[in-house]
Amino acid sequence: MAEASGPEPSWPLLLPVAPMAEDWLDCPALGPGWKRREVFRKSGVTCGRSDTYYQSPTGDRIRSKVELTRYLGPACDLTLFDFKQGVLCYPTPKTHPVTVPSKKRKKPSKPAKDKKRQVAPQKNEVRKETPKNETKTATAASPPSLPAPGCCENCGISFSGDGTRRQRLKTLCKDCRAQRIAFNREQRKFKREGCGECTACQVTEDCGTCTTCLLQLPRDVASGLFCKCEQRRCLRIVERSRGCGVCRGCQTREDCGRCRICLRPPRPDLRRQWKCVQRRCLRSKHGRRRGGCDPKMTTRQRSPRAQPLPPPPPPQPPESPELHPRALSPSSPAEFIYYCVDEDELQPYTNNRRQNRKCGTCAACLRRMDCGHCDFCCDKPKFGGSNQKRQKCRWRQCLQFAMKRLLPSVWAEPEEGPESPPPNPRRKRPSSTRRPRVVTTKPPLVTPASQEHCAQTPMKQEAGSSFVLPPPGTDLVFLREGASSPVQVPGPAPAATETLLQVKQEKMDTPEDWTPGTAILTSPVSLPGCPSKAVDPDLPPVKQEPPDPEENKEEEHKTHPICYSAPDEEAGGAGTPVITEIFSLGGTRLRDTAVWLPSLQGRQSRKEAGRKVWKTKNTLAPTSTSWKPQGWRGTHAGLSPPPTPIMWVSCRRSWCPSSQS
DNA sequence: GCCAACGTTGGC
DNA sequence: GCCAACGTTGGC
Repeated sequence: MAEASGPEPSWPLLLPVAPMAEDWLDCPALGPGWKRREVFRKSGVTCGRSDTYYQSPTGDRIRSKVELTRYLGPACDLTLFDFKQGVLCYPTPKTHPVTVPSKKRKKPSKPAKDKKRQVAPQKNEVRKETPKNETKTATAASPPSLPAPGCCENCGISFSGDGTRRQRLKTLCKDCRAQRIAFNREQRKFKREGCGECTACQVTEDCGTCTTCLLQLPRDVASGLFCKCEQRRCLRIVERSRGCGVCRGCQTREDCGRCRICLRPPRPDLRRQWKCVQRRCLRSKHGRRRGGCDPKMTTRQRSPRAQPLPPPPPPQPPESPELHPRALSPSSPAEFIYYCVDEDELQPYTNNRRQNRKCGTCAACLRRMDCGHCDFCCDKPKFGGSNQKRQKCRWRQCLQFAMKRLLPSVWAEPEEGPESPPPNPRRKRPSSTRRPRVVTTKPPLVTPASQEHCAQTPMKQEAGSSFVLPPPGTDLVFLREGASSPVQVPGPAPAATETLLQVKQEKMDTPEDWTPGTAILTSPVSLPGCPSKAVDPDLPPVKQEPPDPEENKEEEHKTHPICYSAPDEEAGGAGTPVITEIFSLGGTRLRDTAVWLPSLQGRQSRKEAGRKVWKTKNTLAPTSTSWKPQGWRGTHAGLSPPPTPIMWVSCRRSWCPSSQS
């Protein structure tokens, strides 16, 4: 029998004579950390009866409802709490579960619509008095078992779910879910700000001896906790990555074979491997330790090698394989500029919140039909999907916006009026104003205009001899393809230059698989001051419809160059600006790049981080493996799922001569 | 840190 | 009121 917590103090003296017959089980109905166990009497006239005991998160033990009431205080209404079963009973639909004083329970906001949809059925079928035998089966006197269908994994009560289409990884009733969310939210706050009450939060000065202090990590990095003095990290932060080890989930040794995770096909290509639902920790926490931070963070902090800090410009570039350009870049000689964008730089686009992803003019925006093949389309109900991702068709996601995000310095030229994003993202540019599609297949040309532009707008700075800093005001890293390091940039500027945007489909780790080709991103995403190229008549016809991802995998490696374009119907003829060649560079590239970018490191709030994720994910990275290209290996550390049509943008252009001197 | 999931909201 | 999909967040 596994005891959930440490030595038993005086408590055993109060126990019935009969030995404990059951393990401690979580009792989420009372809140995180509460445990319950049921003991069957094995002798005497009451043999067969059971006694129920509870243990509070602090280890206090309660053996009766009266004790529990006393323990929780008068503010806590236990009338709905079934002490014997350890569940909340809802004789009427409007009642609320017991409130544990130490836990603030917030109801997640629900849209009115959802309430309308969900509350009604609950009134009839949910929160009714839980049948005792059913509850007993679910909560006690049985080995760890699956919750019955429609039963909350935590409290075991039956409920109707929160929607017919929703598939949640964890089957929780409304209250348990709210409780869980509130708990997680609270934990975030503790990590971010601390509780302000614990002894650690009262400490006002760094200890000077912990790893964080010794390494003098900047204080504005990451979540705030990350580089906070270990002695000042809120003690109310609980670990949860490894599980508590004692709950039913943690003690389950084998996959259930029945849950959603077990039933779905294995996804070894995914970096994130999902755990059987039945094996997940029900408490999501275990022993609190001094410092109280996430163990993963601790690990990183204690390992200088794993420091997340942006490395200073090294005299000798590190040879980290993950950051090594040879592992990331194509082999053909070219130069690539990787941009990462701060949110501020996108202000004109982000002001308009839900409309800020549409330029209204690019081929993608002009496309009216979903492709029906991409992962997002497949997710749509109209294509038979489950509406879980709820994202716009890959082929309809604004190209201009992606470019804007990736090439802010290029877009920021106010005098480039016609090429600037329209003030109203929804406004569609008349087709007559569109520039003709310009396509090329040849290496870039040197043009005075482009060089002039570069001279006017220095695009890079060199720090030392090998490190290139982003231009002022941008998060920009210059990489030279084939260089030995992402931060190693050759001195003399290459002769060839072009304001040529390449949207490349990456074959991670396999430079030989790259399809070095050409891509012209024409108006409206052409670079100011840099000429477009002439159309190459030899260019193969542009594909008009995204092929089936799977079918496309082979073909896209046979054909070259790869030319993606909106379908005829959408492209509006020759005038539609089109990205004619797309290489999908994994979002990893952006993340890896971010490692080199001090301005992207650490100082982002979660919200900002979320936006960055959006950049990498929603615009640049897939959320599905359905677009896994040939050559994708997925073993590269930090790899995101395989690419989709628009994954990354690199810009081939010359080094600014003015910055070379 | 990352991603899947989904709450929410703007547009129709 | 419905739908598309944006933006957030829970879970790993």
